[in-house]
Amino acid sequence: MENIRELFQVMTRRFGLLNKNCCSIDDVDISLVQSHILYEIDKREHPSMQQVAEALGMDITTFSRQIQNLVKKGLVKKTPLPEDRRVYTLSLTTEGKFIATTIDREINRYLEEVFSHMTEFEKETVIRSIKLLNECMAKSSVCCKPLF
Amino acid sequence: MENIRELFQVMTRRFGLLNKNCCSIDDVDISLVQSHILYEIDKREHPSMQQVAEALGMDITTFSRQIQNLVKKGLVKKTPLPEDRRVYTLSLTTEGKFIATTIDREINRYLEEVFSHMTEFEKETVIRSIKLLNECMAKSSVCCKPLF
DNA sequence: ACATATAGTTGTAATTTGCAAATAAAATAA
DNA sequence: TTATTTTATTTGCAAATTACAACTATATGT
Repeated sequence: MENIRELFQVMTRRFGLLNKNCCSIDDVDISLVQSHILYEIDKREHPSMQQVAEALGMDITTFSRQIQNLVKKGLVKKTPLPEDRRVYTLSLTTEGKFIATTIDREINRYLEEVFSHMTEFEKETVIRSIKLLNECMAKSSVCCKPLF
Repeated sequence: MENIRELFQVMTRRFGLLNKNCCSIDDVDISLVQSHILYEIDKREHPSMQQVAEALGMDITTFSRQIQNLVKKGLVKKTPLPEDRRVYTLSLTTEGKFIATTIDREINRYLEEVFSHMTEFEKETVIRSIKLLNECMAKSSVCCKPLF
């Protein structure tokens, strides 16, 4: 039996690199964390700071500062919630949405390239496998709580 | 069809977190990058600085300093290569080997926990899928060159 | 011997990180 | 209603991480 961790280590590192490489759009520089933040805000509808920070397993203070950067860059908008003015609601600006979409397209294009080396059946199998894996990781009690 | 990037994003993030959580052994604190470095040195036999830095897609200067830290912690040994004295050969000390092994066991234990939510057949399928995926990523021309 | 290339290190300055403490707005208790 | 506690977010600060440019030291080619 092959070393299972090895497989994960390699895959994870590769995808991390991929993400990193795909993060300079136009003349806007986006760090890896920032791209994760954009992705997460884009996916949810008007999440709070806490929610996103927790989803990413980030310290809230670090997150706060990253959001400040993204706001300064004009990619994220922070709107105070009327019902509870302690809470800020996050959303992407038009520019932010554009960046997020571009990154997404970039990564998906790469993934398609990778899948092009497989048969349609293999591709389906791999995708179903990862889906299953995610579900089982979510079930797990040991670790990785902060996600979903 | 589900969003493929989403699947990868979640999985990668989870595994990254897992790695991060598993990095405090005894009273030695190991950062995520450092654990990757230990892993890579352990896997290869007496690699050079360049080789490991490249495998991890790290800037060589950053890597150099990380190695200095690991040497200071007594986890890594740097041996000049007799044939070419510009080159340093990296290896783990006994302590370093112990730490690397402990992290490895920790992560494998978690992975086993995750797989315990699957049938044996599903497990086999998932592992084969990830293996295939890695192979196809390696074939790809677009991105992720620095690895293997 | 001289120029050039390679492996690794340091100077330095910017960025990122997270703990502790502060602010500010609910929610709850009295 | 006021006082107390809890919750969401922000700052102070000091340490760790990063990467570019410049440097040292060794090896290779002419």
